Amino acid sequence: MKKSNALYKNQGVHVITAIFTVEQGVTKALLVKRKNEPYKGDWILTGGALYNNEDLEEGAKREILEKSGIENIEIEQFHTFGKVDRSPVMRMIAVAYIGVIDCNRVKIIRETTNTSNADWFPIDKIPGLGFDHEEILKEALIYLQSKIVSTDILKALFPNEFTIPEIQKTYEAILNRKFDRRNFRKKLLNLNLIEDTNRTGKFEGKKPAKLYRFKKSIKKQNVL
Amino acid sequence: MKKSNALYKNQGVHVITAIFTVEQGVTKALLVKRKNEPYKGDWILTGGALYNNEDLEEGAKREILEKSGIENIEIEQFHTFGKVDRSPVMRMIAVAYIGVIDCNRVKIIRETTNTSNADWFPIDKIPGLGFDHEEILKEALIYLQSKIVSTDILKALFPNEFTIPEIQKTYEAILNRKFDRRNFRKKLLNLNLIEDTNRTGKFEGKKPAKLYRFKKSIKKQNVL
DNA sequence: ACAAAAGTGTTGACTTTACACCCATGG
DNA sequence: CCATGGGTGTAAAGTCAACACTTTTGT
Repeated sequence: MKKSNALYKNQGVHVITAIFTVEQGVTKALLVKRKNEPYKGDWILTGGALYNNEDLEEGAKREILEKSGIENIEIEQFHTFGKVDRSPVMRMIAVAYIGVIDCNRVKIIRETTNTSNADWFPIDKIPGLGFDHEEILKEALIYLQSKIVSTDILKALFPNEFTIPEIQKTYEAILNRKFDRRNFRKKLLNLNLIEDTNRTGKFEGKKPAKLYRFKKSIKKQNVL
Repeated sequence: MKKSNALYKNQGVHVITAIFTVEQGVTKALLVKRKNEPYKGDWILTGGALYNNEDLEEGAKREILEKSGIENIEIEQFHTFGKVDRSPVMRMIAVAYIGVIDCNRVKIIRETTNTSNADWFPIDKIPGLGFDHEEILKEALIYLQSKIVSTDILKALFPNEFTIPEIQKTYEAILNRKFDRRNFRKKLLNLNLIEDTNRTGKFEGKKPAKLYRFKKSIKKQNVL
């Protein structure tokens, strides 16, 4: 491959992460406000240009830290976006990740070198976003929805013990669907993601609720 | 973003496709042999560097055509690989796709400008591959396995009518698992991917078998 | 008529869904 | 002592796995 060939010159890689949280039954995404052109003043997802000396996931985490101050977040790659004109500056490919974090356990840095603000937005109240980040966020949510039923990605929201009525609110918020209290319990337990702790705690009700936790290891099952 | 910053300079994008076929109950992948350094003489998946004036999928299809002569193939992106040292030449990100095609319906071009050979390899007899293509191929197969139960990706192998015993062989080859003839029929019909044509044809048996076809549109179902 | 492969049916064990009912606690 | 949410139970419908049986054809 010839580095000088104009067909290949000046390509770059964005690493972008859609970070979700759920608070009081509302699913929210983290957005930051751009300080510079292009899209100056627009809200976008956390992300930026990949460095040559870092792997993709590493770069995505560095960008999260730089733009929001969030550390120690687990992320998962879900799609790569690469329309020719997705960035007006030069040809940029965007490798996109999702992450979940408890917004009450982290302190967001509002202003950084490149951003003038940062905040959590309910996913049904997302403003117009810069670049192709609206499309990325939309796909990210679909991916998140598929992951909460087969992985322990919600462990970020419930790192320790939780009650089933409590986590049901989170499932309902993310899937945008209500479940029968009694059947949800059976469904969730059947997914084999969580286990009983033989302890009880309290959520909303008066009666103490059983406490569960995410299992250490989750075995996946056959597709057919 | 400063184009001159050494942290970003000389990045590029590969578009790589793992192309699968199934022949006589054997799942095979298409490999091409490299003519030039690096990895000269090694087998790799079809792919190459993305051009600045083409979208990702477009580039992947162009590379397939250039390296194998295959046209009109449907492909689907499944993961992006980006380890710092995955290419010895310069920093390259690889956006990877899968595709399925009937090897009997296409004529593979054996030699091109950049390749000295091309062939179908049974997936349990893959030689050592150049770059990180072994990892890519392994993940591609897992993705393919998940797709054949929820999409019409096998339509490429059965564009028209087919019998259930016939397609069962294909499922068994890809999933590397045997199914009870009678239960497989029910499972497959329950996936709502195919429909009866009210016509019959012949496969291996003496008795004529019912012919099915993939449905025009496939509706996806709730995750929980 | 018989072998071979295709198609249909049955049974028992689970799941799922839509509910009714009981339980523990705070006020 | 009762309202409130939490936990358990049940019956009908549906699915799933392991089978036996019948059908259609070529020889």
